[in-house]
Amino acid sequence: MEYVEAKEKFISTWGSLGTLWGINKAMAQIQALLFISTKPLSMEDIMEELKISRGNTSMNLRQLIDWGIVTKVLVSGERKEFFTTEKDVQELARTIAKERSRREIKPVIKVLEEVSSIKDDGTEKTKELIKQTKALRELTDDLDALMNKLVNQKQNWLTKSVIKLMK
Amino acid sequence: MEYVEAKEKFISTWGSLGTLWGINKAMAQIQALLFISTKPLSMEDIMEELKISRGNTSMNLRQLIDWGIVTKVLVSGERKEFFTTEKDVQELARTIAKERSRREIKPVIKVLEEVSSIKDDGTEKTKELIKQTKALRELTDDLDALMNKLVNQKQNWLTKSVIKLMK
DNA sequence: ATAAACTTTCAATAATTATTGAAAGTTTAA
DNA sequence: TTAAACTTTCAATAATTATTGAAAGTTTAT
Repeated sequence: MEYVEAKEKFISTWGSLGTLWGINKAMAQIQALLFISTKPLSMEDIMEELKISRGNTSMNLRQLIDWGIVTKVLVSGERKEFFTTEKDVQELARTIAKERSRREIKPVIKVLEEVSSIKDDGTEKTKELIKQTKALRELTDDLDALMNKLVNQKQNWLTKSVIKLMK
Repeated sequence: MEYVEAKEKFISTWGSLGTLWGINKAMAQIQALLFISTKPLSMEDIMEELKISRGNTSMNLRQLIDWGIVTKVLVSGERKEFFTTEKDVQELARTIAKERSRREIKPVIKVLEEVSSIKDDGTEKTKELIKQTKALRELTDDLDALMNKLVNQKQNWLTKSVIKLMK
């Protein structure tokens, strides 16, 4: 496999994987492109490489910046903006995990709390609703805590965690 | 909040959360409905409660069965099929984690392996592609291993894991 | 103040994904 | 074997989501 084929394969796989971490295809592809680029890219560069429109590029870049995954960089002598992504995979994973917790998991926990704390009217179905949503809330809470725990340990958090859990 | 409102809120929240664990809305809603039901439900019951068509119900139930989350149950004296879902949240989480690993994470690891093992032609961009996809492969591998580790400990895996990681 | 260089916005459109419903298929009972 | 009871399939359609492109907006240089 040659460079160009490998690059395209990586970008498209990472793009379709976007859903796994909750973002759209173009967003994931832009991030992938920046991730393997040796230098910051302009909007023009990105449009050309991925064959997507200016509007699409602009919107998705802004979202990536909003997620804290991409940053603008100033290239001296150049008027247009250039962009780069976090290059350290562990830092990247940390950022994504935190954002997903904030955007998706926390709101769900809130709903589960509301639902699980309705008045028990003594009927079987109400008891079941309360019991099951409470269990789900506890699980979600624990998973979220675990994820944040993992992700907040700086340096080699993954390796360390794996070792701890092996014992 | 009354029972009916709470139930609807739970089903719709869980439904829209479907994307987080990679399944569609109807599938997630059917699972949610079964999860808080005190007894197995028939296709008719599900169609009526969720106001979805027979075809949709049939297809999504099959998918849930395929995921190993829902099972058919025989109700004596009844000709039609009834369905129930895994009621234990920890077991449910275990099943989902395993399926996602198998369906999504493993195939991505494979692609990352292929891409990261292309021939190093000495150019900077090739070196960067290899380096970054290798790092991503290691991270993905580790996360997958960690997840499987967590999920394979029977009884109270989550609590135990949280405790271990706190140390 | 003007204009060139660049970015953002957003209504229109395209692409994708989910849903319907009716016909075909299957199982069971008599 | 027939027919009723039930489930599955799948082409058509609806709903949702992503993308375009051109007009409007912004910034910078002169």
